[in-house]
Amino acid sequence: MSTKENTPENAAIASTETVRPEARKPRGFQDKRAHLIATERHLVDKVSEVYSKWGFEALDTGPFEYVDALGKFLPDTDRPNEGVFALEDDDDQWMALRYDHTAPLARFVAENWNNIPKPFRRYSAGPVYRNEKPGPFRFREFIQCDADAVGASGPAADAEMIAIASEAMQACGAAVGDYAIRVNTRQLLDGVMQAADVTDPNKRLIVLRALDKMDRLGVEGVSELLGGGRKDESGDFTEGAGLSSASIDTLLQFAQAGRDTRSETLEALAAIANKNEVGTQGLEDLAAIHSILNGLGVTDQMATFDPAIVRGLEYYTGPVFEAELLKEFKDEKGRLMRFGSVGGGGRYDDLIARFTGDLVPATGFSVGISRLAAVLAAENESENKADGPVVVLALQREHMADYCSLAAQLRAIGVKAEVYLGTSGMKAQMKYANRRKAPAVVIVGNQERESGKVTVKDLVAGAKAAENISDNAEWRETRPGQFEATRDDFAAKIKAVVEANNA
RNA sequence: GCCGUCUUAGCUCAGUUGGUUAGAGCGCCUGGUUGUGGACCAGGAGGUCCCAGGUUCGAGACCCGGAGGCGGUACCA
Repeated sequence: MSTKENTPENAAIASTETVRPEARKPRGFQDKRAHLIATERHLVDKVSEVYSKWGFEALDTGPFEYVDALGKFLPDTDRPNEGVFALEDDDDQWMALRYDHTAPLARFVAENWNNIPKPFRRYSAGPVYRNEKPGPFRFREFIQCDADAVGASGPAADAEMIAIASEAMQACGAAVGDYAIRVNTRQLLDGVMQAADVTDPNKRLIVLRALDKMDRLGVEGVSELLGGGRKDESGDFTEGAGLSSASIDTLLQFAQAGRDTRSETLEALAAIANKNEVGTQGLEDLAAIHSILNGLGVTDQMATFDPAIVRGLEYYTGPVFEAELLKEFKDEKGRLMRFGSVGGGGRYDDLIARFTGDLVPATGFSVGISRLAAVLAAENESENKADGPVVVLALQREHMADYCSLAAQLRAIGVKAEVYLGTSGMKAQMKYANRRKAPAVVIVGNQERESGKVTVKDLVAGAKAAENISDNAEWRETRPGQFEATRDDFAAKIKAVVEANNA
């Protein structure tokens, strides 16, 4: 309604000077409609099924944790929300929305140490929250499906997680070859940095961050970041690590040692990474993981070794892995878009120690459902499936009881159905049914009431039959897709139509 | 956070050196058809030109500040 019109009502509204809020969605959050919700649920179910099959039990903790339990984010100012959404409880304690499922798990395990079986294998699926800059398919609330094994040391536990990651990707609909699980270990990275004489902790961070960008920036960009620094295409400059060219060579050679098969990569790494104890340890771990993956039937197409994988810096302590979707998608404007990582994980052996002081080995993997779902849903949106409810037209309002009973008969045999509850005429009701993606409408007006029959219109068949009709008179007379039924068999006939559509 | 860029109808966008009443396509609503979703035809509704200040006789356009979107980059447990 325009408030510019000078009607008495509008004058009254204007005179109260109501401040109306702007209807707008908080940025980084999604309004999810039926199609997206269904896609997300489907993916969560599929991944959970995989985790459950491998012997992980379900666990749901609440969305909030006290900030000290979440990790390094402490409330030292009025707004301790660097990266997280935090608030102060009425007992003056700061709490924050979880940013992943691992920190709450660590808290749960530490809190219930005496009452849970060790190793503790659990999975969690639910929303997590990050207070950071959103991007396309990058949200501030998103669903993660996470599986972790706490109290499980040794390469077998890591290899299992990798196998599970691969299975989870397939459960999400990615065929072998459409995704890749890339594996590395912290020990190899530590070893090569030692070999390249990078000892300064600050420089080690810069080096790890630089290596992590191998896929995006390529050898040249990473080389700049290891050396003097890099200027990006917007003109912004990123400080480099300032390493010698010999050190840079060592690191680049290492980062490019990834091959198509795991055994080839192991060979390539053997010559580079055995310069010191920690590197040798990393090599042995990878070799052990390799042989267990073989035993699990995880092929080179499913999981490879990639020395350029880094992941969370002050978090992982051993093997790390990342799940990437290789398939390319087109966005709504037809632009080709790839989005890399849809999941990741690794070994974190000192997360629980924060609470208990005891080192507890743990390894886990997590899939980001929301990005996958948003893309899959966008991809399938064009599919015009008539998956809405059957609509019973309300042509004579004095017969609402009858219309409600017709709809009830449909629901009784498992067909989604509703009575039109608006106030518009038949034409508008037909449009409504069309928009609801109704497979059929039930028409009972004067004519049907006299004959005692029910008219059913199959909207899918009708639309198909109408494709070749351009003359409106013919369109109206033909009544494409319509048929008569009795009050006893109309429900069964509609059910048959719905089932034929879904087949 | 930093750099760049953009913001006009529900959507996609035009809008001349700064000059009358700001336009198009699509979508939406109504009618042609008081019992029919499509197509066609006719008509209609819909605007804080992102916000705020300034220059000017006059600003959608120019200047300053801000917000938001997009892209890059940094950070990312």
